[in-house]
Amino acid sequence: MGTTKSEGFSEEVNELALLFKAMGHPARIAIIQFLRTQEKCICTDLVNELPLAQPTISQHLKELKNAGIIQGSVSGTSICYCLNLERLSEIDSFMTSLKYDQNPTCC
Amino acid sequence: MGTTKSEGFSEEVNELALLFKAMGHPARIAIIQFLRTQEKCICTDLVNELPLAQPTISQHLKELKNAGIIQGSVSGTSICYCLNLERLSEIDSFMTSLKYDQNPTCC
DNA sequence: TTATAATATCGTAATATTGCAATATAACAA
DNA sequence: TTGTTATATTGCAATATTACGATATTATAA
Repeated sequence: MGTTKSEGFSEEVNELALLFKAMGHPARIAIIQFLRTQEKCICTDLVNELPLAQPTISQHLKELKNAGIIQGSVSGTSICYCLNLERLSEIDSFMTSLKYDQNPTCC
Repeated sequence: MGTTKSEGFSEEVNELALLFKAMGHPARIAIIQFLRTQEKCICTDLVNELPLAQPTISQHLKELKNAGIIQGSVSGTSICYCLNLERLSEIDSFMTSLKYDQNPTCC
């Protein structure tokens, strides 16, 4: 195996899992944090900022983009990335749903 | 490689990444959802609820426990699991921090 | 004690992820 | 055109994850 089983889970569950998974790496968390604090979101900066080689960072950016967490638009030779807060808010919704009801008094 | 590089990232970033990573699997999202809706958090139910074999579920429960997302206490032959909302709230804090400032107007 | 029920652990095969050097591509500058 | 700069892609090697059958373990029931 090694493959994640997705049949038998709801679409919603699978989507959420992909979203969380995409954030489950230090480089990707760092990229997200960086994109928040930067005025501009030009991105060679990341290569100087993170302890990883350029191809590795490019790979992580791609994963974040695939997950819909960031968006990039070409701007000359460089690419301008920024957060997709709408997509990120799906995490908020899920987290909120966990507190909806009273949690059982066990443990 | 295959190993995630954690040196060079802050403790906070590494911690967050582990937390998100622990949630990045459909079975684990489903477990979390299930624990919220159940009155009791007895857990053979999960074996009937999820499309996975018992050892696999046990493995996922272990990962959630290691990440501090759930807690389990022995109750006879069975084990009572429940969510650790305090730990989960660290995700909320991070998500909130992303909206702190105005995001750059690019893309 | 012996069985049963609930959960955990071991071992292993299949697959995925991570990181990077080398190389490609694409846009601009000289 | 030739460089140069910014980013992406390819092709690995190393390691991690996932899933599960088989087998422990542990607590209660008969």
